[in-house]
Amino acid sequence: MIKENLALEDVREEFVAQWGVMGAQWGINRTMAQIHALLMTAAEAMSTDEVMEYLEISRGNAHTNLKDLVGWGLIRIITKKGERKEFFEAEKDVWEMFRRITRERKRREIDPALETLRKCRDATKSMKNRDAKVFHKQISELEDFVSFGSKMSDRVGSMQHGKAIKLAMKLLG
Amino acid sequence: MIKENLALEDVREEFVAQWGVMGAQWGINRTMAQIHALLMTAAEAMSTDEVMEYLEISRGNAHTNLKDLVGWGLIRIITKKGERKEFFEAEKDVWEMFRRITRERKRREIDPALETLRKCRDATKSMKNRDAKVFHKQISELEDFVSFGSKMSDRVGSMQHGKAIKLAMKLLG
DNA sequence: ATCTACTTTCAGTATTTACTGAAAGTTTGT
DNA sequence: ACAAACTTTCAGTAAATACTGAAAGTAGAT
Repeated sequence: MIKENLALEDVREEFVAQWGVMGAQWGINRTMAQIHALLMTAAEAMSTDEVMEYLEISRGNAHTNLKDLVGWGLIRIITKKGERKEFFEAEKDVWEMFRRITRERKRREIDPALETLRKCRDATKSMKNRDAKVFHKQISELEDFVSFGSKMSDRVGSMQHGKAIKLAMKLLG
Repeated sequence: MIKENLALEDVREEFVAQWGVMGAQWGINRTMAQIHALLMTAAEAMSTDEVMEYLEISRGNAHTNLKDLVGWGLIRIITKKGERKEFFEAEKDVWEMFRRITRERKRREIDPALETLRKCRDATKSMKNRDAKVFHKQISELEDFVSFGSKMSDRVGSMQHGKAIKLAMKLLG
């Protein structure tokens, strides 16, 4: 049994490390992605100290990233009776995870981008020269596309897992 | 007319800058995103020197990022007769842009991630203790979800623009 | 009111990532 | 063969980002 636990910890370490690399490629900081990976695959909620120890990071770092993950809705704080400290547990349902990430990215990144596009479109609406026409057309097409995609993601994100799967099956079938 | 060109350049500068910020949030380097924004909204293909001048960046930087964008399939090199140097022009069709970004991200990031998940799932397949069971279950669900999403994106990405719109309309309607 | 067990903040530092500019390489024309 | 016009590479440097650790803040228990 001890042998098996060691083996598990090796695999898990690999997973946590790789999830960190992937997070970095997607504009999420590595530590945050690693903490997420760790909690996602943990059988029990973990304390700040346990996270610090596992990843060999400082208290400040652990704290900041844990709180950021809470801000993304990917983990939540729980308290245990008799214990004063906070424990953290991850949302484990992958569909729910996906919805939360999508919702936050929309709010933080897509909506502001749309706002920029809208402003640029407006500002060039009535310009008559060729450069302006080209610019305006491209911006308009971008805005339409992004806004369309954004609506789609709202729609899909508000589906129940089951419905989404059905829809997807139709697509794949 | 000169007044209007100045006004356009202001708007465009704003757009290029914002696109850069957004790129950074999505794990793309800022300069690369800015060059992309610039070429996307340019009426004519631009040379390395023109890009350097517009963004006030070095030759090395311009060169590297232009070539990376070519690698992503988001811009292409064109040559003009009588001119020795290379010019760059962006893919302007937003649907095609989307497909290329999706395809590359899949190849570069999703596929390797899937490989990691598969390894982790395999390695813990027959472990019997609780921690390993929890780990294995979570990894399996992640793998299924990501692999599913990956297949979906292949499917959508291989549609013609028109078909995709129709499908989307059904979703939104 | 004080102590203890925590959480939070942040100035300073380390690490990573991006950029510069100049030298080396390549291609085309004479 | 040489020169001119361009592209590519890369060692060194700058800038951005992430992290540490210690000090300050907070809240429950006595």
